Amino acid sequence: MDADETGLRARLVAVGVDLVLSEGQSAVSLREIARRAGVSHGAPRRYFPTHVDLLSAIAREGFADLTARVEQTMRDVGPDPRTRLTALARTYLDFAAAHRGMFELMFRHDLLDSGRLRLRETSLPLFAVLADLVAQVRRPTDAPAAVLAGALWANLHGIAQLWAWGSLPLATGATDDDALLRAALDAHLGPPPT
Amino acid sequence: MDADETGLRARLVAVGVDLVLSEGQSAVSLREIARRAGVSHGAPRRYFPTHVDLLSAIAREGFADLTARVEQTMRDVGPDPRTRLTALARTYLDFAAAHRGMFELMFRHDLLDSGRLRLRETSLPLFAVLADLVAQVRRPTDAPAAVLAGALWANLHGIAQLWAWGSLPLATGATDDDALLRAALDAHLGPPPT
DNA sequence: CCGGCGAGGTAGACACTGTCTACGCGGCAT
DNA sequence: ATGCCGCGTAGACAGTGTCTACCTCGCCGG
Repeated sequence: MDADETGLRARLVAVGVDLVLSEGQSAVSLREIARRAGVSHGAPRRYFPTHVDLLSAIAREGFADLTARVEQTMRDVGPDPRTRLTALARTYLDFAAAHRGMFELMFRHDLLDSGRLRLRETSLPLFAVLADLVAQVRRPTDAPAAVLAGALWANLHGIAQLWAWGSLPLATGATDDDALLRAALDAHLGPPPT
Repeated sequence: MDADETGLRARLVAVGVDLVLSEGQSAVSLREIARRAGVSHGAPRRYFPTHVDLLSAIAREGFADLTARVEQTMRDVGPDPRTRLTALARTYLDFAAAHRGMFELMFRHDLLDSGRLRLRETSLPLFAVLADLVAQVRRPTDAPAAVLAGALWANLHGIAQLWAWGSLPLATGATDDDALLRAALDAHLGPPPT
């Protein structure tokens, strides 16, 4: 009745999450997961017919984690929408930086079965939170709320991506990405209230 | 004395470029390239000690191609900086959409040897063009030019990325990404002139 | 002229991967 | 007790990147 006495399926996913967090996306092979879970290399096949299915399940865990963190942030921060948006953005970037391997996996559409596992739907609640906040701070002359939110999300995502790539600080000369984050928020939402 | 009578090194890169364009990033294996180049699987090793070196050379070709396209666009479009920026952005997104496999490869930092092959430096001229134009349209209250350019680039990159991922249209309800592109440009550069 | 020598390509081995298949074991129901 | 079936094992296969030994030219010094 130990904690690891759970089903093999859940254990495989858990091991995979640990692996992608510690060793990066390329280390998450079927056989390595099976090895660390203490089963033979063919065992995962019962629950995940193909490698993609297992990776997708791991990525789902990543989205769930990110969503939980964002919700926690939303609980901790005050009511001002602009402040909440800033906190959300920072949480997003922090997650990308702290769990780089997982973040990579989550958006590797070539590795994921985004269709059958409804992976995109898993990320929708997250977008809904963003869209809701954006709608609250939107100015009349701005683009429609959905578009504005999409553009802002793309900006956050691009910052995370390029920052991970290592080229942004080199190009902008900035040592941190906080300036970029503030610039992006100011651009899409207007100047901060101070 | 045919055109393919060039050195093997260049031929391998050319074959690799064709392969990544037609079959996607995951199809670009050392052995497949060697096969299509008509040499044994060990031959590439003379010129590219490891797979990463070959992939990096292919990605460099991609950056060169993108740079050439942007420069061509800059030659074709009028002198107004805002117009030029819009054209640049569209060229960037068009490239990402039309050469998805190559675009993916170009920013897969885990597959590339960005250090030794000076891959990042290859992309710097591109950023310089962007930064130069941004500096021309920057308003006094905006972030420093380098930061503003970085934020805009990140936004373009994020749009390309998320659009390729397939989640953006689903979230925003937009069938094309042109609305996102316009929103991003307006956000960072202010409302369009007219 | 000729012998070596080195650049450049071949071919086989190795460890590793994902997938497929046949097999076995153990508990449960009939 | 017996058959069955869920669940895991184990071996095979093709494919991969890397390493290493070899081979085959053309060229160059003596």
